[in-house]
Amino acid sequence: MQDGVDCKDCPLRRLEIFHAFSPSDLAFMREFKIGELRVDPGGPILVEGSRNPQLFTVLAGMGLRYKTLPDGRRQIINFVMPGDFIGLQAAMGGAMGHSVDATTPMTLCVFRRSEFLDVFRDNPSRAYDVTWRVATEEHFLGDALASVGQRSAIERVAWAMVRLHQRTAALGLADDGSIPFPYRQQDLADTLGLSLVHTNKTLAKLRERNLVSWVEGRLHLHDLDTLGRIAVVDPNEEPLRRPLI
Amino acid sequence: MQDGVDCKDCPLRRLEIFHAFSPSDLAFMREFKIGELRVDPGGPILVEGSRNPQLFTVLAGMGLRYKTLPDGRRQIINFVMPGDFIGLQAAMGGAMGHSVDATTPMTLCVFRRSEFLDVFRDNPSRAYDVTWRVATEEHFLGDALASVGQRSAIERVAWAMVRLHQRTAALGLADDGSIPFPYRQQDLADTLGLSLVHTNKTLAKLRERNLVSWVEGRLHLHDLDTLGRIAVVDPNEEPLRRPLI
DNA sequence: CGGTCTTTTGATTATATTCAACTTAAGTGG
DNA sequence: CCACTTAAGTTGAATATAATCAAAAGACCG
Repeated sequence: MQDGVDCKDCPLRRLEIFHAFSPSDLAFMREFKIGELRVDPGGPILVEGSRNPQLFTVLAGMGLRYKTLPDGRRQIINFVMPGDFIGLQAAMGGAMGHSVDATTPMTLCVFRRSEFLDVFRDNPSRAYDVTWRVATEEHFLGDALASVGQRSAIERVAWAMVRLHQRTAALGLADDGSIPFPYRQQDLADTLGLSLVHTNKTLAKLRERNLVSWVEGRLHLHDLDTLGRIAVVDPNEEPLRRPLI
Repeated sequence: MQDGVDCKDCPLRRLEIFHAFSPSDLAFMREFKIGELRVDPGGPILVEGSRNPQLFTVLAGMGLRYKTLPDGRRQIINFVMPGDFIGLQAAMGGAMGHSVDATTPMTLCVFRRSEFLDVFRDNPSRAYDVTWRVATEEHFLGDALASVGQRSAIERVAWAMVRLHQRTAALGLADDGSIPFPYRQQDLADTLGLSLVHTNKTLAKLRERNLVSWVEGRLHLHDLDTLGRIAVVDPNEEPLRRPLI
């Protein structure tokens, strides 16, 4: 470890959503982490097609993960939040399939990528965790695909809000139904496969029904049950506890 | 190994798209494989929500991987083909996030799932391969999401055909522009987030332009360049060689 | 043959996009 | 301090795209 937060003091470790670190996990992480990177809002973290094998975990801040079609259209794959692990594709020798940008100031833990392959040899349980995280991310993408493919505009917007609430609440970022949302309507539109105008009008409908309000970069969700019903999501699912990498 | 094809004779091994097996890989796979499963067309292989930790590789035949919304709408996540590795989520202790059904007679290699965790301890390079496969699948899902979210109906249909051609050609299943397509139009519709009727009319447009024909469960792609241009896909990408698991 | 499933087609309706204009809010530089 | 610019959100109107509805034609099977 060079600079930044010592893994033993990592604020993410305290969250229930993450598995407890064993002493050996902790020792490993301290060895694996080589520093921190700060990125300003709007700044790029990883770019699609690049083969720069950089591995990060988000320590603080939020961002966007997105793909761009050859003609410039953009599909947002996911919102990026603390605890997210990014850069795996490039670390495994491939080209990044998507870009990641910051939308708030972000702090990233930077890992020793040269030894990434060695993780599999030296620390099987960490390797298992990495695989688990990727499999879980794949699961989420399947869910997102089902949304964009099958849900109507209002269902999609409600779905995004319910999911965002689940994620931010697990990170302790939700205050009484209010969650951080440092994005533009265009970002939400590109997430859900809707036009900007239609996204705006759909948000207005939810606002008129007193289900959500959006002020100063935070979303206030006034009636999660109703949102969940609109979104056609199974209300019984709870966020999975997961390994922190 | 109990019955079925001995891994050393596995027909998939001969394909260029898959990495060569080292003798130790081969020994490992022979140990890891415990048998084969045959499934009839229409039969279920894995069901969403189940926690039955079964691990398979597709040896022959094709199928569908899909999610179902609580109200019954269906989103197809991907077409399943020989060499595909399925059941990982359940093998890692989670619930399946999707179902898998056969659409042709299928033969699956069944793996010793009880020892899946041990793979990470005993065979790091296989573990790495598993992770690589999942990361690649995630990459594909991002691509699919971008299609459903950003492309028009005709672009989506063309996109599906180009991708299908890439996949089947890599498996040696494409004959002179003709590829197996053991699905219904409803399946294509549920893949692309379109209604059945609109999918049918969009296919008719491509047929009228002499770009595709669809007879007896095979798609004939008469002009891949034009299809690629319609699909807005980067023509320079080639399928990645990948580990066989 | 009758029945079921799939594909096809036309007509109608709904949903979402595009276009265009206007409002705020937040810089920037004279 | 104030014009000027730029980015983001909002709104209405026109248009396009896709969904829905309905019916018929093939295909396949017992």
